[in-house]
Amino acid sequence: MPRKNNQRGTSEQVSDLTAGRLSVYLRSLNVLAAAGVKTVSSKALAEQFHLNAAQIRKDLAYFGEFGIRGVGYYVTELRRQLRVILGLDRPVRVAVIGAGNLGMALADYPGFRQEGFVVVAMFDVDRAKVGRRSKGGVPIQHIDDLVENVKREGIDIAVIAVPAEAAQPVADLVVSAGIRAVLNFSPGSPRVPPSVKLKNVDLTVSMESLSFFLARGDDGQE
Amino acid sequence: MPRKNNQRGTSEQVSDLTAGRLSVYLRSLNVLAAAGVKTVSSKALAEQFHLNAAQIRKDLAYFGEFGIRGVGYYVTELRRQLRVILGLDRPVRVAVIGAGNLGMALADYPGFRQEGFVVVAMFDVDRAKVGRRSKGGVPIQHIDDLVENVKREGIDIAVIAVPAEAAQPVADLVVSAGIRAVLNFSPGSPRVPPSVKLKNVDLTVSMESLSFFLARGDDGQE
DNA sequence: TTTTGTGAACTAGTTCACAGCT
DNA sequence: AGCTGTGAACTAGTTCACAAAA
Repeated sequence: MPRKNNQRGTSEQVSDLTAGRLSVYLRSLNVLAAAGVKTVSSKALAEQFHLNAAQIRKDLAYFGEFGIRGVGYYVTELRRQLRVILGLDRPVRVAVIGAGNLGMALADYPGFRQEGFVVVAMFDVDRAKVGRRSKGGVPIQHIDDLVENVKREGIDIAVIAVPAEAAQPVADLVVSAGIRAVLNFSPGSPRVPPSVKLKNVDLTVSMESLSFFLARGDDGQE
Repeated sequence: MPRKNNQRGTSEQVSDLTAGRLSVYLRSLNVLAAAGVKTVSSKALAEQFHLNAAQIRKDLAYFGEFGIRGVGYYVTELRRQLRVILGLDRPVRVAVIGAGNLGMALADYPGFRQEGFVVVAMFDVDRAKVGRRSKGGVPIQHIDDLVENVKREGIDIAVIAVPAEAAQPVADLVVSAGIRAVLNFSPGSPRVPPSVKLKNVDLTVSMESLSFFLARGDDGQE
């Protein structure tokens, strides 16, 4: 069973798009596994979930040869493999920075808990909030205690949900605490060193894109 | 002042990426305008906000000739133009479907109000919630009243924040109400007709992408 | 001189199409 | 026969580099 090796000494660059699709494939496989499906071909997977068969095969082939020619992929086996590839074979520990409406909602978001993410703590500047908990029970700590907490709790990912002007200092703080992956909901993109993976979710940009397409009268479909 | 005309009879296809960047440019111009800056070159804009100068020019040139050679762009004038292009020269009316934690947070999200979006109403299946309001005062209505309300209130954009299994029926309902732009926060992508513009914000995919990069030990930077 | 607007060159990402394995 | 894994072809998106305008 040949496992693909990197040609360059440095680790192979996998695009963000591919990473996102792996997550989509895993979700699709969860559905199939729950339905008791044993094997699935890239074509069947593509048709059922509106993906492209060749792309599924290419994305997966990047990490090894998981399929069987003439058969397809074993659903539970591929699912297990994808969970390892995505780092979901152990709990991923998350902190949410900013205990406002959005931060609270994110801390309790059921979709996170589902695939093995654990929101360990929230942080805020407002001392009146410190000691309280989200509805779901996530405790709020003071941002001054972030660095210490991150180390003690072994936080993997920081979710930033603070006002725009606080985003850069918070990002700096989070980076200084040794966090290497950040999901940012504040508008704009804070600067982080290249060793830190940053993903921005910009709600204003999303809404304005929609408004743009309405204004144009263009056809939709992402 | 030549205004670029479309070469094909059908309206020119502008990519989603371009649409998103226009929104980013507008935000940058807002900052410059607030700072009292009168003119800005694509190079200066690019350097200050970490964009690419040629791309800014290309994106803008798509809609007309807004710049002056040797000078750059007039900040307030370009800002005004961008607001028109993005359809922000009149209020954009928004409904949020799903009055859970996330829906409530989105309804009150200050970033929306800022650039001219007005969240008019929320909708939920839970009759216990109907008649109540978000902290910010957005009233919750029953989902059965959605179609009628959308027409009466002139809703432009629907934001879907419902559990995964409800996403498709809600999308169908919203489409049947005549809405042409949807921002979907539910996992997976509901099917909508090609005349409807759909944007998905998939929090699970975002988190799993980050987890993937952590698991790989790759370098980050989006 | 400065900076736009834009064709040309380049880079990234997707889809096709088929050899080869089961 | 069926389906994977993958090079080749294609499509989309970005950046370069420069002629033309102010």
